[in-house]
Amino acid sequence: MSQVRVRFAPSPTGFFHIGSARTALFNWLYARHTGGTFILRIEDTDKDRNREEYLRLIYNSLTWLGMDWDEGPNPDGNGECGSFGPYRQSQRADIYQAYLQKLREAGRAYEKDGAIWFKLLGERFKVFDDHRKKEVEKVRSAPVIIDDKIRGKVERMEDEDFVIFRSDGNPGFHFVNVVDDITMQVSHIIRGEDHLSNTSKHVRLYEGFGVTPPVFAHLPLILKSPEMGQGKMSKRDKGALIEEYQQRYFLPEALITYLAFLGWNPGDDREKMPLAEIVKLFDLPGVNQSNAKFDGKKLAHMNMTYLLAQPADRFLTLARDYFRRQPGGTAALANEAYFREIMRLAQPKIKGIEELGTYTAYFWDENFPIDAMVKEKVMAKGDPQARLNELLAALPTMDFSNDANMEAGIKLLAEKHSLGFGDYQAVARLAVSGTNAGPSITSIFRVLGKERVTARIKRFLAAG
RNA sequence: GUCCCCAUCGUCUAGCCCGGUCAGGACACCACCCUUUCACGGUGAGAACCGGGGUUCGAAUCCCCGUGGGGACGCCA
Repeated sequence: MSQVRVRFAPSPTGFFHIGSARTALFNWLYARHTGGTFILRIEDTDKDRNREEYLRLIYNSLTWLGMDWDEGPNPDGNGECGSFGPYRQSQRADIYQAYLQKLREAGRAYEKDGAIWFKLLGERFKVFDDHRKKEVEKVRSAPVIIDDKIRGKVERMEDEDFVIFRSDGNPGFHFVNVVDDITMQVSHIIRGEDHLSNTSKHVRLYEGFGVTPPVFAHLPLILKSPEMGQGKMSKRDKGALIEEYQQRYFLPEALITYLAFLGWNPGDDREKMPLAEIVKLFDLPGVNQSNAKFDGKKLAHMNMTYLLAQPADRFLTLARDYFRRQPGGTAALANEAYFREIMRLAQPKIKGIEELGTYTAYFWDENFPIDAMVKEKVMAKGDPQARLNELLAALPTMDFSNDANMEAGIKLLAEKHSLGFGDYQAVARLAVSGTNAGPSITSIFRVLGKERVTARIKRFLAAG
């Protein structure tokens, strides 16, 4: 059995976003790669900002993305599993008290302004802090040397005493983080680079407890794309929320792959591979050191390639789920055989499940809209009315039973009038679907059936 | 401002550790091909080693300094 124990420790104070998901993923990948344990710990010490719905969102998002945890609260929120709990910091008060006691006994804790502070060892000096606009006391000592698995050696020799218990009686982040990592026997701390400057404080705390710190690995951050502006990605940025992708019916494996390859690669040209392969190849030294800008277009492309590759059955399952939740979507699901037929036509064409509604609307609705721009374009060329009338006249004798016969029928008509297939295609498409994008016209005809095609063309002609 | 991290096409990146290749791939963009529309796909084009010093026969690769970007600087996590 492996010794590797990693944790993902979100706080339920806001929506679950892409940066958190990536941190979770890299921890999960490392656990699975090493055969170690992946722990989910809830850092809910900030009572004012914690919300139960955000907690559920964490469980849901991780589950949706396929990241299962070995220890932590159960995904349904009832109970927990693992023998190092509780896994919610709000339930670990007695543990924190015990560890506070250790610090007190070691003379490393003191009170000030109603809070309890951790006392650093070393030479104290005062300096004016331009950021806080006040004089602060710093402590200089032998440098903390962090041997970061991603960044190499990182040194720091100055820090300030910091709060470990707030004046409201609740323990602070640095303290609980370290105490939990000690008591849960976390072996590797894999987290965002925004925590790198906290790490020296954490190491001091480990030293204060007389415990050897775990291995650190600080991940590069996900930054805004150039269009979004500067800085690291925040929940407010477009495309930042995991929930959004779920709602837009992205394939979780596409998102996972995109995220995995943002900051990591197997060292060759591959940009996509099965998750099992990523698990096999993933390792900390392979993670990049530089921040990466988020590219929604590349993610969308990834999603499309996965969608294209789905077996028909899976696509059908996803599509059904999509229509079930669409307003008026039940109409699409009324006839199973018809639905399957249309999904088969749509799968190779669309870029995402979310396009399904508009892409197939005219199949379920006789009152489909006519795209004015397309109409203007199509009606300007040749004599489209004449083509439709010729089609109308030939329709009764055409064979709608399969694509080949359907196509042959239209071609025959075109030949008769010394015209091409294309002369009928565009206008027929406009008349029966109202647009210029879609499956082949022969498939549309066949699936719609003779009656509806006839009726739609007549109606289109009548409407002018 | 102080401390810390980082630096290859617009973007994600390979190459860097162990100096020697036309600096390779992908997304996006453009052109062409395929074609029954729209997509997919195919081919091609444009597009990068941040700057300056050093070390070396030779530097994207090693070292230093600039510059740029990012992060941290809360009784938030």
